[in-house]
Amino acid sequence: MPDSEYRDIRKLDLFAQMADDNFTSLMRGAYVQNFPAQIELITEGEPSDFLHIVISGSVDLFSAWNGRDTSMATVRPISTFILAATIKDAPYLMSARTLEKSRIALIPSQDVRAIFDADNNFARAIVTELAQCYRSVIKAQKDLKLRTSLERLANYLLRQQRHAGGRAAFELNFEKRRLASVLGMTPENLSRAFKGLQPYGVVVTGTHITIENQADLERFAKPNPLIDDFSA
Amino acid sequence: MPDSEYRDIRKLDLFAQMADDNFTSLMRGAYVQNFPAQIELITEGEPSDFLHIVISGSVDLFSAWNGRDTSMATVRPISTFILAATIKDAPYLMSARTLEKSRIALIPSQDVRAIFDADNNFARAIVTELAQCYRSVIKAQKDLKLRTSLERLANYLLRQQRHAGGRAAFELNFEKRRLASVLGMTPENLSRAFKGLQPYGVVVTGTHITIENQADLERFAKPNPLIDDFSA
DNA sequence: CCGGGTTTTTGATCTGAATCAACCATTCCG
DNA sequence: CGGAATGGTTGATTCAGATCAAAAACCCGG
Repeated sequence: MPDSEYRDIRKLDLFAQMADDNFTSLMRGAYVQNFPAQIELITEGEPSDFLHIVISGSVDLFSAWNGRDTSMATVRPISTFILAATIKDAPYLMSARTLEKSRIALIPSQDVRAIFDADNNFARAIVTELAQCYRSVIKAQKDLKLRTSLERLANYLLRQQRHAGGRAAFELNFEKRRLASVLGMTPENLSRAFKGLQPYGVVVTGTHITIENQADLERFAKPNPLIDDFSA
Repeated sequence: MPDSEYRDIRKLDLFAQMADDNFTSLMRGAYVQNFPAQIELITEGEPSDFLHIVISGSVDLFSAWNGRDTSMATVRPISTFILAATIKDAPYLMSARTLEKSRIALIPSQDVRAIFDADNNFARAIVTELAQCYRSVIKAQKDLKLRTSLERLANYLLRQQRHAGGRAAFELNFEKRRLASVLGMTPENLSRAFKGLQPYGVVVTGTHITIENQADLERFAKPNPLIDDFSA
């Protein structure tokens, strides 16, 4: 692993406060690999052998049942995924696949659990991380149960806009069909939903979005920090 | 607080392994109160002043937005709720109200955070608890995104049956209209959904359910441990 | 620049579920 | 005992969103 990556991982909240030699020993057992796009990294139901860290690229967490499937979340650099399964030594609840060419670090779960037992700062960091993850899912759940698909899209655009710097024009960083799955709708419906937001000043050109009337869109979307603020 | 309650709380996974004097000091700052039914204990958006423990009765966690509201979960004795908000010192994401006359212990959040910093066993227990909570919400999310309302009801009945001992006949422990909200549908629809399960041998009389053809219902419901197994 | 493959859009139709409205059952209380 | 709440069911209608089918736009590799 290049030194710069090593340092980037070290800087993650999860690892920042832990003892040097514990971090080193975690990393010693880690694999780093490049994967092409569309590779299934893990499959739901399997034992959680590795904690994964996305170093570059992006990863889709999804789940399937009875012939249907749905996108649960997208992981972007630099962050970890399936921490809860690793800690509980329980089967994965979601599958993961690369969306694009991605570089992934794999840390054996048993190493994570061992260091978790030994390093109190690491254990504390895990608490914070899990609390964060938990709250994010609750927000997603609220988004899903309390809003229509049009409202979900409107709020998604506002979030993405903020994330991209807050200017009126910005890029979607998803393929539309995956965005549809994330938002819990079909691609056809997403296409129509974009149309449905035109009256509120949303202009779509490919992956390029322009919000021509911020106030109008916000009046419709009614964004709420208890649902949309990912940091809090 | 009566001694028996004190010992019951102590036995919770969350507190079982922590040092005696830390537990004692947590409990010293705690209030225990009896609440009537339908009292709003906490309101989403407010700062998380207390970690709550349901000693008896039951509590509904729900959330509202733009005039709609939805039931997120039900907490039954003996367990805690809003641990994540307490730990992160962040606002509640959900409101809570008693469903029936309930006895609730309130532990000041700052005490919890202080002991969390001081007691490593407690910190570890919190990790396990949060990982469990996280996985539960992910399962709920999958249930919601991957299943129709009829399928959700069928699987709910199977879970409840198992929970009640596995016999063909058992009681719903919810009011139907709240069950509807939990399952993400309207009361009218729930009523019709029960009808819709008749062909699979489900007989409903008030809150009394009989599953006359277990195999048929399971064939339809396709229960899956990665969604329905609450313990794993 | 062409051709074959995606992804996206559009249109038509169908369906699950919400809504609206009325009705029934029960409980609870003066 | 009557009658007002409350919770539950039923029926009719509406609506959001899924599905099916096909056209259009896009993206590359050759």
